Amino acid sequence: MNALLTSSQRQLVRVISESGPLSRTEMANLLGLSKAAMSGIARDLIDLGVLHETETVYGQGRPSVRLDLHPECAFFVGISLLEDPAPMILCDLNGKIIARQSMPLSRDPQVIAEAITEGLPRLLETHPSAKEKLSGIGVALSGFVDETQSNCVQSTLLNWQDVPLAKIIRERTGVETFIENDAKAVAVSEKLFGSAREIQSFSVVSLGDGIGCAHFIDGKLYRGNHGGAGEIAHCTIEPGGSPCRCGKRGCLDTASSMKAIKEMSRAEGLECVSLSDIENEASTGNAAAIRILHRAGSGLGLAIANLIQINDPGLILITHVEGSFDGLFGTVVNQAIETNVLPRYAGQTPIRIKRVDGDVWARGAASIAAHNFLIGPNSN
Amino acid sequence: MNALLTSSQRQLVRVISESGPLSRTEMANLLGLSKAAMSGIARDLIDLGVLHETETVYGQGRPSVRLDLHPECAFFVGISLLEDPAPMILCDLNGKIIARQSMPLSRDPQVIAEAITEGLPRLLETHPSAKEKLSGIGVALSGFVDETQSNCVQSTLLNWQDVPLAKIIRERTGVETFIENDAKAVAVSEKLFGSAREIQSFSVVSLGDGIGCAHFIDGKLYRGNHGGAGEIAHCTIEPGGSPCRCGKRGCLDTASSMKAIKEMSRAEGLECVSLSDIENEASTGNAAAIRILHRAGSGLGLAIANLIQINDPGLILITHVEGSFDGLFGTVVNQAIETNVLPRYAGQTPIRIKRVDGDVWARGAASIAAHNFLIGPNSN
DNA sequence: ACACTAAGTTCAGAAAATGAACAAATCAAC
DNA sequence: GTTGATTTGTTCATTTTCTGAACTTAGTGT
Repeated sequence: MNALLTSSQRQLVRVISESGPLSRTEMANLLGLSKAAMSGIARDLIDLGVLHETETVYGQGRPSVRLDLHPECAFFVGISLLEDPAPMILCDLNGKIIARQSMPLSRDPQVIAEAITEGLPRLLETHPSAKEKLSGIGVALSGFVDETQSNCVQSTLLNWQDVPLAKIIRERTGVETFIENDAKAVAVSEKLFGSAREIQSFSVVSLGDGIGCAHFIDGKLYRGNHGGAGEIAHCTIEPGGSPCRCGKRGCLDTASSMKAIKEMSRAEGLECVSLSDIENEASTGNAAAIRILHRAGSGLGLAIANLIQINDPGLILITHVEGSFDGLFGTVVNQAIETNVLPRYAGQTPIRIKRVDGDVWARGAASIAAHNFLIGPNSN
Repeated sequence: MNALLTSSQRQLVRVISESGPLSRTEMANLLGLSKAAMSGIARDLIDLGVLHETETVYGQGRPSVRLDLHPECAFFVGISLLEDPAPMILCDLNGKIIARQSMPLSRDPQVIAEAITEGLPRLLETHPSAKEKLSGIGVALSGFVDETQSNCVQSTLLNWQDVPLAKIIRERTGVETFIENDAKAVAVSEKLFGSAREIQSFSVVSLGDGIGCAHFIDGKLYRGNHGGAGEIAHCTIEPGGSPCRCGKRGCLDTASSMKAIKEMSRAEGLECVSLSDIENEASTGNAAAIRILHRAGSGLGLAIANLIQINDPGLILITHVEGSFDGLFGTVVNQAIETNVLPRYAGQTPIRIKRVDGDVWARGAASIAAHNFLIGPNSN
């Protein structure tokens, strides 16, 4: 079905997905087409069930009718291979999660494909038209993925090397499948479903056990030459600092990831199991807790400041699963950003904090499928 | 003339400018067009004098004829406002410099426009058809330029704030004019004329009195949200280090720019006027010289390593005007890059060093004009 | 009720691309 | 040398896609 869309139709779909509902005339102007051409394209897409008319906007002259993507014109499945059991969700074109379940995690691609195939029917029966309108499966994993979003070039976590996971799943399930790095998937979901829809260039920093990062540049996910763009976790932030499992020293990961923060607290003898615990300790004046949060916060802030200096993004979106950014940690991060960007820049780059739930990765995965459906692999 | 090219014609011109001479069939495949369509487009461009046939390649079957851009189908003027007197060059579509002269530098845009208007005729009379085929003027300056490449948003060096320089020059001379930040202009000239032609994503680090940097991402110059992408000079590289004229501390600029290196040597009582002098001192065992080069080199290396981690470019091109990269400085830079990138990355990102002459900035400026001629502002 | 305004449609015609047949230029081989 | 295989590049009728201009539609303002 996707392949049936013409180049102009896809462009239109893309514009609406970025800007939200638009009138035909607005769309014509945005795409640089005539009203006549627009009329036909819109009619075809409405007939196909991709678009539908929404509100009518009254002004001077004939009122305009806004067109929007029909949320239920396509459904996507997203699977996160970052947790065990692996979450598996079904969502629509708006990123709304319709059903949720899980499957056992495995390191064997065949077993994964099998588990997905088994789980699919149960997921799809939650919505009457999901089965026939299932348009893709997306898989998020920790590791490097090639530019076709089909092969996992390398994953330490899964112990993979050149695994054509997407192809295996595609063949087993018969559904179009794409895989992507976890942080990049989150960035895509923020662009497609989230708070960065209308922003052309932005970076997402996802803070969890590890630290992930991905860039959208000029409206496109930038994957980097080896798929490694955004590997901010292994930027040297404390020259000569503690050794990192990657083999070098002073990586951001050793100072600012949740895992590092917890390890540092344990080493200091603090009985903390979450960021909130440490924040609490710090607020009561515990010197070790304060020191740890300071170190972690200023490290992350410096890394983000470097990112801003290097790429001048239109937005930094920090997503975090645990704790909050209202405490010492968040304050230090913000301070460190401010003191390390060119003073004239300071405050010029919006920093948005977003607490995300356990569905981030699965939703991110689904967004990869949705992105390929909406915009396609070759972004002409 | 530029505006007369259709979208397909421009795409074709772009592909040839990236890949060099190609046969019609190859071009058809690259653009995803039929041979029939290609035939017509090529004929039109040959008639327009933009393309011409070059070598014939023999294989099996009918030999193919390669088409290339006609170097003398368009001429460009490039002016660098980074030096006094300001160099002014005339070059063709290959970036070959045909004539060279200079004009007095001024901070008054009107005076600059006047000086250009005065200088133009002399520059153009050096080539019979330059005058009629002059297709644009490019100006390189130190500062921030808006996305239309028309207004200088801010320049400390020239003490400007929102100066519509391109418009002023355009109106005075009647020639299409674009301005650009110095480092970004160099990146464009490397993409268009230089050693990064076929590379889609790369970064140029230009080492001179200051340190500039610019990124090409997916075949396009990435300017950043405020035109500030690549402001690597003010990345914090030595947290809590020496104060920088920008207002913060420990900027790369304070440790690794030629200006900083020279200042440090002066402070250490070394009688050095150039990088080579300091390298010489270092090679005879002078501890201060060695210390300075180490500091500068490891700073630059760390910054580049961060850039690699963040953006994973396909190439880092370091351009330098002075000295050489064969000595201690270059060695330290390379070492610092290696030790600060993810070990699995090490050596994966090609680092190319290029010594450039005094024409870099003016040639870069001309390339901005050429880029707008070839690819156009709206890169559809 | 009347003009006025702007959205969206229709339709003939222009522009751009395609597919299939064909002409052209070479190599390979007998 | 002539013949066949092979691949480039052209031609042309046809299809697809877009445009411009006229027109219809659905409101607002007076």
